[in-house]
Order: sequence, then structure tokens, then C-alpha cells
Amino acid sequence: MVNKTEKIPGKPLCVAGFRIFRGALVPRAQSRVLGDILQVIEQAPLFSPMTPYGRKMSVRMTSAGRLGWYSDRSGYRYVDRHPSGTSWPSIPDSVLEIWQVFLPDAPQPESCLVNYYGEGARMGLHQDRDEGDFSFPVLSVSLGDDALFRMGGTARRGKTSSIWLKSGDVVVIGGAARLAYHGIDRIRSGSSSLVPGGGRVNLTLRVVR
DNA sequence: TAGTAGCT
DNA sequence: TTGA
Repeated sequence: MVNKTEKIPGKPLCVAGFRIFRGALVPRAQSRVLGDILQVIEQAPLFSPMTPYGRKMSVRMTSAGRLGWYSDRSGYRYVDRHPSGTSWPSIPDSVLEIWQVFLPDAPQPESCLVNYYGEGARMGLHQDRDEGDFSFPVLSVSLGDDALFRMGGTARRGKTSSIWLKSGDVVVIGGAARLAYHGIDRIRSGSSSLVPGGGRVNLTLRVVR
């Protein structure tokens, strides 16, 4: 069991409306969540989607929950099946607990996107706008290697700023930041030993509707 | 531990 | 362009 106090740090660091909770999960909580996510990956193996422009994404991903994020030549969307045809595994309780602590007044998340960043993986600047409802924040959990997180505004060409996210950090992307551009520029390979085989696992929890 | 960016 |  993860202690609630373990997940509540001091004041969040706020960058461009992104609320960053440094060290929200203590190492023991990180291990528990990662263990649960490795089980999700066993049931629903990681895959690298194709962008609508025909490029293979460097990030490998899968999902848990009713809906999972997917991309191919037809575009970005949420689907109710893994590419293998099976339903997505349910979202682990350890993960739902984090949502509950940070967003007690929000409905339960319907999607937990699991992104795995190996050495050299990146994710370009983008908006999370494939959901049908933007009323609720997106919650991100970082596990494993450090990642250079880039944040902008709602305009594609606006100013951006970056911060290194570390294992155990939680980012709440809501309010003014809900439709703000963001991405991962670089992974500091080998900076954490949490993930077996190395790399970074990022979880993004969302109300999709 | 280039870069807590930015341009095309 | 969830990319280079």
C-alpha cells in the first residue's frame, strides 16, 4: 500500500500552466507501479504506431483501461482494442490511486497510455486533443530514466521552455495547459536503474469520453 | 549528463 | 507532423 503522504510533495513547480510535482512517488511506490505496468505490458505488448504521415514513432506504447490511444495512416484516435484484437487490460489500482490523490474531484480515467522510451526515443511537440472532453486534466507519471520535457502554449509557434523530468515526478496538465503543446526532446539513457533493461516509462491518465 | 531552444 |  502506498501512503498518501508519500505522494503529496510540497508545492508544485508551475511552468506554463503545467503543474510539476517533483518526487511525488517515493522509490517504493515507483517500484510497485512499475511492477503493475510490466504486467500490463505482458498482456498487451508494446508496439510502435505509425504516424498519419507514415513515420514509425520511436516511442513504443500500449494502454490500459477502456480506451487506448492509437495512430496509423487514418489518424490519431482512441480505440477499444490492442492491435492484436484483445481488450486493453484494466488500469492497475496502484495507478488509479495516484489519480485519486491528485484529482479527487474528477471522474475515473478511462485511459492509461503507457509510453516506453528507449535510448534515442523522442516525442515531438504536440497537443493532447484526441479526447472528446477537455474538462479534466491529463495526469502524467514518470518512471525510470530522466527526460527533457518541453512545454509551450496553445499556439504551435509559441515560446517553449524545458525541464528535466525524473522518476517519480507527476505532471498535472490541466486548465490553461490542457491544450498546450508539449513533447519529449531527449532521454538521459542510464540515469535510472528502475526499469529492467533501462529506459523510461511514462503513464498518461485521461478522461476521454 | 551540452544546451530548462528554436527554425524550417 | 506524437518528425527530422
